[in-house]
Amino acid sequence: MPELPEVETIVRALQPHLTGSKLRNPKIFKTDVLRHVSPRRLIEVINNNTVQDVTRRAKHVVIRLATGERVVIQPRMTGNLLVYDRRLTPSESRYVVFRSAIGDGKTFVYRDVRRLGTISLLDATAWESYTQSIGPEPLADDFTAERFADILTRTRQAIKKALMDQRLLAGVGNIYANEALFRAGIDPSRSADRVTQDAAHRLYDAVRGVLAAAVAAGGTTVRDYRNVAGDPGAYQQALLVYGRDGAPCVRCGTRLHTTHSIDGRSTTFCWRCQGRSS
DNA sequence: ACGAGGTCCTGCGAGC
DNA sequence: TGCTCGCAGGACCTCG
Repeated sequence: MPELPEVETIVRALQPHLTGSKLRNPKIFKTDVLRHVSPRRLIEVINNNTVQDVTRRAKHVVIRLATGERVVIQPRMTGNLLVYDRRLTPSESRYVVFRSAIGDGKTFVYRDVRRLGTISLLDATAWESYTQSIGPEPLADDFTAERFADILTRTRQAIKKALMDQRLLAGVGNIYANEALFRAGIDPSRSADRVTQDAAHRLYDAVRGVLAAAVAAGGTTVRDYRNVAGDPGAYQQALLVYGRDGAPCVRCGTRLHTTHSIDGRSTTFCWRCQGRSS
């Protein structure tokens, strides 16, 4: 899926197309992505409703409607949110999950090959309780190093797993967890609660730094991620460890190593730069 | 409380 | 060429 920078890129691009526009003739083609809402009810609420605003929370795209409900889309691995100003070709129409006209001849599309992504419809109360169950936004102005360090003390999980735990911290997935841990020089398997204050501070800077840089680059495209216009991001060129298994560490030249021992996800790191002293 | 592993899906590339 | 297998930006669940 897109992680925070990719969803942020999507949301920024969606805003001018969707904000204030009326959703007409919405259609759902795959119903297994819906959560807590029936196809009929979703269509009923969306149809002829106006988009009040589009925001990001963690890795979710949040489309707030004039009537107060929020359509919350979580693209996960292969979900794409796209806006077309023409008819879709047959190959573009493949894997389309949801589609709606948004005025000026434009079409808003949610396309998802693997359909691990989800669409839910939440009223104000349900949204409030959901957003409170997710950790803080790492790029928020009021997210301090002290708060980050405090989060790490709450779990004995491997630091990499903790970074990706959405209940603890919002928006970080596998790519940026790998990158941040390398930047900070921390062993990904180290217990979160045993990361030193010094290392926690470095990791705080690294997480914010890598996320901000990736947002500025329009996200990372390894394979499936596309922005609203259908174009890939640019941050993949700047990745220091993710996808570089066997290549030399940019810092010390040691061959990078990949393991799947942490939460079954690929973890690429430098034995030498991310040693036990962290 | 934690870690390990399966599940939801489909496509792709590697290896035989 | 054609197959089988493992893997993929995620998250939720059960089991031990």
